[in-house]
Amino acid sequence: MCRNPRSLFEDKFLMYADIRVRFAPSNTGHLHIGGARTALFNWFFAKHHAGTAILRIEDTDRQRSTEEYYDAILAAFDWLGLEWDEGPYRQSRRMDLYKEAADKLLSSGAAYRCTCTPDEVNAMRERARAEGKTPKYDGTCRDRYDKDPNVPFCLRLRAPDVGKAIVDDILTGEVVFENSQLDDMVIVRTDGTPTYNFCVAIDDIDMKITHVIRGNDHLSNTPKQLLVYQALEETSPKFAHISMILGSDKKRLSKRHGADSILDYKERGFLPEALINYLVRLGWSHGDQEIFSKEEIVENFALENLNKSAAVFNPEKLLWLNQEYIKSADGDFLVESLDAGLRAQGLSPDVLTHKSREGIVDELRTRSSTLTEMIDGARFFFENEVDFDEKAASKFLTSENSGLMLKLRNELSKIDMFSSENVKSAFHRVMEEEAVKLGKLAQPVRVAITGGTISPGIFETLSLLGKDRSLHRLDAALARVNQ
RNA sequence: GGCCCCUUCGUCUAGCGGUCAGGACACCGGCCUCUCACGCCGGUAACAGGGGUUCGAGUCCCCUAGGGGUCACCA
Repeated sequence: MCRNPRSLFEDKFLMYADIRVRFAPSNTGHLHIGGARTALFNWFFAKHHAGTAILRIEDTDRQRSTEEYYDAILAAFDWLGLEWDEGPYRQSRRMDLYKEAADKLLSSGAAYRCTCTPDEVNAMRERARAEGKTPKYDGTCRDRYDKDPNVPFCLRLRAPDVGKAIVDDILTGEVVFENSQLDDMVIVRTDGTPTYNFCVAIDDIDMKITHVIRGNDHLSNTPKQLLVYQALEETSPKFAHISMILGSDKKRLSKRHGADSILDYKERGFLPEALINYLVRLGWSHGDQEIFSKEEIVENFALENLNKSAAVFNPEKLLWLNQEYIKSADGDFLVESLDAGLRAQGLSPDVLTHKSREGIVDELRTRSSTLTEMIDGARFFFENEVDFDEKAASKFLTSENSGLMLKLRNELSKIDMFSSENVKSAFHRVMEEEAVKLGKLAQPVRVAITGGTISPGIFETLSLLGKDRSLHRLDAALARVNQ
């Protein structure tokens, strides 16, 4: 098919003009990995097209919705650094809108009052199932005009018995559903509250949503919502049903697979930029590029590049990405994180200068895949007494090594400027005198200074710890040997 | 079970009829080295299966299998 460039341009212009998308979680739980990814896709799609990103909280389930989760969801977005252009809207505050729409549908005849009890409806479904038919409401109340107004009723939307409902999905293409499979869905419950599939459609119409980007699990809901659009004579938005995230067992991601809440990742020392990068790359790609700044994602994001198949959540790769971000993170940010982490553990960052702490995070950034790891790795600098790893201590803090250590201690004590260069020179003087290799000297010293066998380079470590604290620790270790 | 969606290395993916099927994580070697990391170099590893269409198929069509989703007066 040959089209001229102009019409192509107009097409595209029409499609992407005044883009409005929404992310619509319910506040019945924390913002989790899957939800966050959906939110991200919506947000980046909007930003890429200079459109509007809307946050809407679906809190029509009065039983399960809580204010705590509402706050937690906002806090999660706050941490991620995602700002919404509109909202948060709350469905619980928009009841008049749904009522109005329901009345309209009732008076147009698209909806009807149903006085069947839930038990009766269940019985219908059982019967249909037993007969091998699609379990659904049988339409008993569709044409019952002699209703007793005192009998409680709910509102149902009349679904066509024949024909097809076609969902035109940006990712999947046309998905065809037989109308005969569709139920006369309840749009207003007996207690007068509107239902999910109804509110969603009404809100999307009211908010002039142009693109609905949501999880694949909503694909089968879509024909139901389409019915609401039809009944109201509204045009439907475009849909993009994105793949889901699976756990390593290929099952739906859940609490079993580790931290589920976004805020948990904050607690575990992840950087929001890394999480965003990882989540967006899960199902989306741009050539071979792995690391994207937010700006780069905005620039390159396109729904067309989304993968249709489900993706398995891979914690190792997230860890790797997080370390990449830590490696290139701003030094002041890392020092602040370190300080906060130390204080949380009852340690005082101020025993070392800000400059020293800068040096410490620089040494640790290539050794930490999370901020938590970085803080753990820095602990020994700030503790007053070295916490010895017994195995390391008994191997290296021996009388055999004490002579070497004492010699080094004395060399170190002569240094004025306790720079890593000068510390290195001291080491070399001892090594030459005693004719030993660096490894022979460095490991005992490392254990004496850090309590264990793992740390940044020994010269840097000593220099960063400072002369007084270093000599003190060496003395303490020597005392321990001589015990 | 009905309906719907999906299927390239273990994992995330590139690929948009002609590629030695590329990259990344993980893994395994090597180099660097005071430990641990970082870094650098190299390696193992995939088109679910079967039919078509085509000169030619990972790419298009059909079937099978497997995985997932959904079938509420929950969202």
